[in-house]
Amino acid sequence: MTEDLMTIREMCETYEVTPRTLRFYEAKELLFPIREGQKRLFTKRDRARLKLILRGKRFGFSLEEIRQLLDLYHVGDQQKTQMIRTIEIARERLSDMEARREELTQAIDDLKEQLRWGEKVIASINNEKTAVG
Amino acid sequence: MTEDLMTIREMCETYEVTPRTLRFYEAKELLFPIREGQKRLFTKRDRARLKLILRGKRFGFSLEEIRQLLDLYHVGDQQKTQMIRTIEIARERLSDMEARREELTQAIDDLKEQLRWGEKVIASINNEKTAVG
DNA sequence: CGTTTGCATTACGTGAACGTCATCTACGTG
DNA sequence: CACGTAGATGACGTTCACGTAATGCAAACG
Repeated sequence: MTEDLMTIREMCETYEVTPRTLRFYEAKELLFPIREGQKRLFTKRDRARLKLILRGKRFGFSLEEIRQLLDLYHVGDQQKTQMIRTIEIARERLSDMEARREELTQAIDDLKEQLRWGEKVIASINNEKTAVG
Repeated sequence: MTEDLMTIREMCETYEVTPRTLRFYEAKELLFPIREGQKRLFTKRDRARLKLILRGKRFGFSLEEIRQLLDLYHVGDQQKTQMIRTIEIARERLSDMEARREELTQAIDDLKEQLRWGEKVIASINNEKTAVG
């Protein structure tokens, strides 16, 4: 079962990131590739984490925030009290994200209205042709 | 109708930003406060724009992206072709945002599932008490 | 009338998130 | 065995989004 390991280059092509980025994420303890000699080999777990990192970034989370979120996904080996704390954090994050989605929905509705208005204006320009000119 | 003008300090308190931030946004042409002598006075329009800026930031848009979005909201005086182009951009943005909301929904569902799993683990720990110890 | 208060400008500093460049090593290949 | 290729390791550079003085001006206040 060593076939689910990927080199840094394969990772880069698959996820459209640079080697620098992957090394940077490792330095920041977001990824934990194993080493074969000097070379990094990225596991399935690293790939799952990277996907979440990239997703988090698209939502404007900082890498530090993302790191905390990531910890929610490998919680299995923690102590109970630690886990309870982790779950509390997860609940907060969940609230954040739901609030965020609300806001995003609002923004989308606003933009849609703007669009309808813009289209109306264009339509009227088309109809009046050289009205003002 | 000069009462809808706000000083920089009033703006800062209302929107919880620093003076530096507001001047920075002006320098980047995101806001256009009028001048009374040297002093900035922020209009209703500036406040509307600032709200959108802060919202955009919460979604991880760069200030430059936000500036483009903002242009969609004061489109009234543009030429027709400009407007059509602007509306095209708006449509793209709208698609972006809807895709983003989809993704956010997915992330929320994932996190909810994680939470349920975590709670289950804790419950089982509670039941088994000193099972492993 | 001196001083505080509020705002201005100018300019250098900073943390995050990488980019880039130089140098080094290990490995396969003709 | 020379050589290209892939990856590693510093270390310095860069962009974005402001923070943080330092300095100046102008109205307001005791």
